[in-house]
Amino acid sequence: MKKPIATQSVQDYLKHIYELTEHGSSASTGALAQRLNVKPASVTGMLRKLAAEDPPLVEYQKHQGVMLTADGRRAALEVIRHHRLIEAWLVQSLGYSWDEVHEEAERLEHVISEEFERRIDAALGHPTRDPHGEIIPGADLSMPEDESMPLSALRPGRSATVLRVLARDPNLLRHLDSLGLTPGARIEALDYSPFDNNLTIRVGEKMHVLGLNITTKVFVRFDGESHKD
Amino acid sequence: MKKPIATQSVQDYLKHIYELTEHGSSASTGALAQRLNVKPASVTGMLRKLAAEDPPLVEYQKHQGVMLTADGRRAALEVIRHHRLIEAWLVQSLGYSWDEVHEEAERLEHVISEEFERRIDAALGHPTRDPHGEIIPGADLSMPEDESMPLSALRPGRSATVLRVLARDPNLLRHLDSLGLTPGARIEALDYSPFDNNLTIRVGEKMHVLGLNITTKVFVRFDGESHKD
DNA sequence: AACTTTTTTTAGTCTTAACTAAAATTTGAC
DNA sequence: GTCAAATTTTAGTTAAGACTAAAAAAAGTT
Repeated sequence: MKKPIATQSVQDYLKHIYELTEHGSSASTGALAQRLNVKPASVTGMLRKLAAEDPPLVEYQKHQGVMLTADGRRAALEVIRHHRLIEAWLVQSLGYSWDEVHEEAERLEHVISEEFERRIDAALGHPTRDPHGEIIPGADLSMPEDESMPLSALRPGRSATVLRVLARDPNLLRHLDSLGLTPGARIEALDYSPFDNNLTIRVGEKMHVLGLNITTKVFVRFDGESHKD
Repeated sequence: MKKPIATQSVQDYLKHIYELTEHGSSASTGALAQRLNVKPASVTGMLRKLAAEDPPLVEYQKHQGVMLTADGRRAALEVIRHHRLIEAWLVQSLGYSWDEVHEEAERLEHVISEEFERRIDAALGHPTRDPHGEIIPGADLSMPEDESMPLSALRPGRSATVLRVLARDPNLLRHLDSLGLTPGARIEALDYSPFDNNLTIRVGEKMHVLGLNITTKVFVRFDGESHKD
């Protein structure tokens, strides 16, 4: 198993391809360009390069979108492991709040050594989730199945536990924090309005009415679901 | 409230637009053409016509796909109510099996009178679901929220009740029947394999391993969910 | 059966997204 | 700082999907 030294750009491409394709479908050139803040032509060029690597990191047919190969997926998970470990470390060891860590981690993830990765992993006690509740891939780059469901699927009468939030915007993260919607929070669905998709929930003593903007970004485990560990 | 007499073609267009757009997104010209077995150019022509009706039945911006207006939605639900009532009537009154009714209903739905609709509705005791478990819109064309979740979302340790199956292919329907996966069936998830998305379930005494082909077409209510009526 | 209206198809055009190649910029190595 | 390699942009081309208009076919009417 060789260790190809990917550049920061390549790492970013692989990471974003992973995030766009983790649930099956392939990623379009345009969608990638938007996420990476580059022009579509740049994406096409990079995809051709990644597909021509030995071994190939992506599977790419022009006009048909892109998917990661097994090798590409491993490389992406290595970057994601760095990112999430760093976020956990910034919060737990340096007192950052969860809305301040993304940008910092975005730069550090590409430059830390394997040794540094092992040190912070050990210092944190081998955490399995980052501050947003996202699963941290294992040192062997294994990625457990994500069992969470969007809050938008919770119906009145059922309760659930927040597992993770899918958000990077600091303003949104602070807002979620003020609502008490952080990993581990226990919530109960009280009412649902089909017309506008608003969900009324209780968190602790407080009640909130949430729109799709939030209910599709907070992921929970329904009460009664089995779970390992 | 006037009663516009829509042709069979118009009814079919509206029905398929409803089915493609009921979960929010808009329907593309190509997707509609495929479902209706016509060329894309025919779809474009019909969409222009439907958008020019008074009142307009669809909202249509060229190259941007199509959605139903409130009037178009009502017209679509009228057809769907006919279709599903007829299916229920064929099964309960004429001894058809659930894999034989779709084609017949497809032709009858356009030609029955309002009086005929009321008669079979009354004869069946105002049913709320058709033989596949699909919700039958009310006489007032109200459509209750569908609370079902795909079987693919059920995880080991949880049990559920089959609410509906999304299938018209007679072979698939007979297969589901042989597995015991019909509306009302109680099932329990025993095992899940993330790698290939296979779900092992128990139905009565029998165990089955199901792939995505089936788990995305069978819709259930998880045990413990609240529900009206 | 002839006529009218509706719907579909054919053939060619346009729009959007994606692609290629060349030039410019950025990054990394010495 | 200079050179080489990697990446991005610009500008122009191509591909896929969707559109228009005219003609053909199908359905409905008298």
